[in-house]
Order: sequence, then C-alpha cells, then structure tokens
Amino acid sequence: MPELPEVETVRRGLAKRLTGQTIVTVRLNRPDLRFPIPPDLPGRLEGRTIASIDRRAKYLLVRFEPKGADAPVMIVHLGMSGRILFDDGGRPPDPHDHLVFTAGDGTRLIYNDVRRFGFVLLAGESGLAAHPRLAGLGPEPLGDGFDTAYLRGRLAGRMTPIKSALLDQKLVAGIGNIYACEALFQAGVSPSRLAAAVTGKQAGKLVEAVKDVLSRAIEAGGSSLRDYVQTDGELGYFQHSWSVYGRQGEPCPTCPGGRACATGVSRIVQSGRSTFYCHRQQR
DNA sequence: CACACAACCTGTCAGC
DNA sequence: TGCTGACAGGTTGTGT
Repeated sequence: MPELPEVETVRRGLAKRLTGQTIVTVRLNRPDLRFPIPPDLPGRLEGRTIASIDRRAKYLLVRFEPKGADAPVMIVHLGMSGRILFDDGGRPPDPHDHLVFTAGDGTRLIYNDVRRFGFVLLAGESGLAAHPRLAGLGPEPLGDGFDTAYLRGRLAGRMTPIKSALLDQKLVAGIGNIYACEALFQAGVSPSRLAAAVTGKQAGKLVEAVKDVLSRAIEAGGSSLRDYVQTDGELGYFQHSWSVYGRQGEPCPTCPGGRACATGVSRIVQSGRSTFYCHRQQR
C-alpha cells in the first residue's frame, strides 16, 4: 500500500489513538525483515510513553517521552506489503504478524508484512538526521523545498527518464510508482522524456501536479489495493481517482470524446517498473 | 558519479 | 485441478 499518502494516512490513524499511550509489552515474533529488528527493541521500548508519531517521506518516526537527545526513535518502513493494524481482540493468528505491541489501555498494535520488504529500526534522537536510512533523502514533495527552481536544478544534466527521476528518493522523497504516473499524466509530461529535456514550464506543472495528486490522495485516505485497510479499518478510496495507473487499454479520462487515443492508456516498463500514460496528452 | 538491473519474499491471477 | 510465468505500492547492492 505504501507511498507517501498511505503512510501519512497510517500516521494520522496511529497518532490519534496512540499519542500519550504507554507501551506495556512488545512481542517480537519474527525479526528477519529487510533489516533485522534489533533484538533489544522490546527492552528499550517497554514502559515508554509515546510522545508523537511523525513522518519523513515514506518512513514513520515514533518518538517517546521523555524527549531529549538520547530518547529512542522507532523508524518504521512498510516496504511493499507492510500494514499496521489495531486489534481489539479476536484477530486470528497470522504468520505475518511480526511485531505486536500492547498499549496501556489494552490495545494491541500489529506490524504485519507478508513480503518482509519493510523494516523496524531504532535510532537515537540526536543521530536521527544522520541515520543511514534517512540521510540523503530529498525534500518532502509537499514542503516548500520542492519548488520549480529546485526541480529544474536537479533535473539538469540527467539522462534518465523523468519517471525514473521522480522515483529517486534522493531527488524528492515520498513519490512511488502510482503517484509518479498520476502526476506525469496530470502535468501532461511524457514519462519517457529525459529529465534534462523537461522544460521550465513543464517542471512548474510537474511540481504543481505532484503536490495536487498527493494532497488529494491524502484527503481520500490513500489508495487501497487488494483488501488493504487503514489502521482504523476504513478503506482508502483514492484508487477510484486514478487516471492512468492500472488502466492499460482504457480510454483516457480527459481525451476529447473518450476514445480519442486509438490505443487508450499505454503501459511500458521503465527501470523494471510499469508506467501507465497517454501518449497523446503527455509530451 | 549516473544509470540499469537483479535481488530480496510471498501471494495472486491468467493461461494452458 | 495443477503447474508456470508474470506481476505487485520499495529499496539496496552490484556491475557497467
């Protein structure tokens, strides 16, 4: 599920219910995720009270009381298939429930990840910015640091397709495959255009489209693939707003007459990942 | 340094 | 029904 809008949706659900809660017990069922869960994680978090739950790019950052330079920060990444779920009792055992927290009010919080591309790590507050997973991340796409001048500067000289550049987390952090496709469509920019060949006008449209698509997706509670549900059990519904992603062969939503493109939405593979676009409206 | 691609792991679906 | 191959929201490591 997880690009920036999905992670932000999860963050909001967690923050609402867990801020101020104390972690009573932590059960580590399976540590071998993308990176191993630190064996001392339960011991370091049990008895701690959650101060805040924040987000950086696609990472969740769970902070604890008392705040300070040596306070622990739990870094959570959901990979491709990670979920965070509340269990108020009655959840049947699942082999993919890798980490289970029990809060002071009895709430159980479960980190579930079928493919185990995600990970859960611990850092210290003072070393967070330099942490290997976070250092080098580009600006937040919804922040002021991501503007036309910045994007133009970073695209200059790059001989990779603009689609691949948007997925580069060092350039801008949080865009994934779905929202890269959607933003390029909304901006009218071909995913195959070389980054260096993106005009200033197009860069401006791209910045605007990225911010707009991500903002609308967050408002919709993210996109739900398969049976994915948010922490509160609700389904995100932005997948119904996709213009091109997953719509190979369907008519473009905004081509005049619906079927103006003979082929409809096209699918190509770039850097090993599917790209969906309209060859008529994206140049 | 920049770029393309394989690898990581499990599940699902289409086609035969 | 069972098998095979393609594909899936991401990131990292390797090779050119």
